[in-house]
Amino acid sequence: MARSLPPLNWFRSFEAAARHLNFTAAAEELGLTQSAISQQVRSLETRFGVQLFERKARGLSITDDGRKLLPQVGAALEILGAASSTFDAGPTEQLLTIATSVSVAQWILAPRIDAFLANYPDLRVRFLSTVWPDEFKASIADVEIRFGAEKQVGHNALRLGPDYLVAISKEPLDGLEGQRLIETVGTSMSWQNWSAAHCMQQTLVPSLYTDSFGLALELASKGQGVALTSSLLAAGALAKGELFQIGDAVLVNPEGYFLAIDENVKAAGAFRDWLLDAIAA
Amino acid sequence: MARSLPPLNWFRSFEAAARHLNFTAAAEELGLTQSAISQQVRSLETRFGVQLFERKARGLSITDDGRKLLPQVGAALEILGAASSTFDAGPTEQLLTIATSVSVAQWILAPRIDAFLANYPDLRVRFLSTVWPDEFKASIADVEIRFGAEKQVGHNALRLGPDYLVAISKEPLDGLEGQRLIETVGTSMSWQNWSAAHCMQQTLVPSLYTDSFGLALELASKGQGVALTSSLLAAGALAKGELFQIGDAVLVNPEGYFLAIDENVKAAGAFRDWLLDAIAA
DNA sequence: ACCTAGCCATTAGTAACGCTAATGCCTTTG
DNA sequence: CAAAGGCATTAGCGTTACTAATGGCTAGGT
Repeated sequence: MARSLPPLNWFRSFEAAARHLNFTAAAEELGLTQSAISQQVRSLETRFGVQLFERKARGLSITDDGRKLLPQVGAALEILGAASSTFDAGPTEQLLTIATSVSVAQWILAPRIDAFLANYPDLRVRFLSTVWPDEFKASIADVEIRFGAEKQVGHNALRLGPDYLVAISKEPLDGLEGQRLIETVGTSMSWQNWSAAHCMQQTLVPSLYTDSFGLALELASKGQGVALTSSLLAAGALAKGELFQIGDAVLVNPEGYFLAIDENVKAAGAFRDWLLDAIAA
Repeated sequence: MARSLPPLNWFRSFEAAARHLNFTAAAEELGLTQSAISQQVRSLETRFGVQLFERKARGLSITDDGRKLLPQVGAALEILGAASSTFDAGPTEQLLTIATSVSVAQWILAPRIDAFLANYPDLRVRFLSTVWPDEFKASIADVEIRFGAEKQVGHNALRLGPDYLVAISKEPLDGLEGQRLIETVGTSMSWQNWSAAHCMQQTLVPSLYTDSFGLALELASKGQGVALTSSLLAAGALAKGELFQIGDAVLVNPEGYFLAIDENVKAAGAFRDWLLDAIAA
């Protein structure tokens, strides 16, 4: 972001032209003239030093470079469009909406949600799954369980815990020889920290990288290797003897799962109380 | 996108100000004056009709509305920044990056990936998880497995199959009485379609809504009810007798999982061939 | 209590931008 | 061959986006 970005209107014109493969139609959609579209796309091409379209007598064809750029531009425009309508009011419905990390959904809620529902036979629940914190989903949810580091999370959020980093595999093991190592990217700790905590001299190199502790744990539970992952997620399966911890040391886990609720929704408060009890058990 | 978006520079100034909580520092970073930042943020606030910052003597604090907007703006700026540097030469690394629906990661890849890795002992794999199609992740991946309907997916993508909609539960059941029904929102079919296909007269009302077939299947596998979900995802667990299909009829599944690869990456081609074989077995 | 520093908001002015209308060129279609 | 479609380019002008200057308010230090 050190250099300035092209104007947003250039991206919009590019995206519309790519959809229509026709500057004139794109102009009509955007309420501009063909000339404006032509100039904006030309400016973008000049800025990037690539040809985004081939011009033909009856419209355009998109180049490989244009095709490469399009999804990213489309995604950014959609996000900014959604961001720009964030402040429009929306109706609420009698339904508990839980925006939750997929890891928590899979490893904590899926095995346990019946106990909560048994107390509320008429309640319906909608899950919105997230891989990383998703403010849009959070903004429409009654309950949010987000993954992140404490400093990135609002002050109203309660960390689910205790939660440490542990090495987990499907079978009890005496060590790591011959095992694939599974590590979650985007988190502060790695297998090097685990190695140091166990006074090992060797450099541990992962074979499999995931972007969630939950998927790392899933890979371990399917016997693909040893996952460095969250003890909170693994607790249920560890208790049932379905998974095993390798090594005795645990690492402090800087990133974890944080619960926040809309205090105006009674069911959300009930869900929070239930979940905290369930985890403590 | 019917209405015009604010200028990109407004968003940039907002984002920089939110990071620094100080217009003067944001101005310095962006190479503008404090006055320009102040005016741009003011313009954005006027456009949205909300206060994004509280002004204090020694800088800013961000409002709840500002906090709500920031991640989306940050994400879009990051995407456009990455898009703008797409045409700078970048190093590629010897690593297979797979952008995949979390449902496929959990139910298809996690149980099987070892068979692929056994053939490529030096290959490392990075998973990028998606709930819905994510063009940014797709653009940086060597392999993409996305969820959607055929008309929304590029013509290069191959549907993984066969894939039908089936009712799945943890135990064999003679019917649905007393069971919670689990349905995936955002898909074309519902329990009404299943009811009709089984010549049932009653209206089936789900208790649990999920936003992925994978989470629906997970809930079923944990005994939370009967999930209407993808036979492709369930196939492995059905074959092992870990899950059971309820009723004999299957529904056509308009939405499924589509595989696309970067043909320039040899490992991606190998992965595709392997996966198609693995699913057919 | 007083003074200074920090940092915001506002104003006036101007260079640059972003667009339009008009025109020209090329290809395709009937 | 003529007309239609659709692109590129140019000149012109209204608007925007920025700067420099100034003012107001609060916090911190003496």
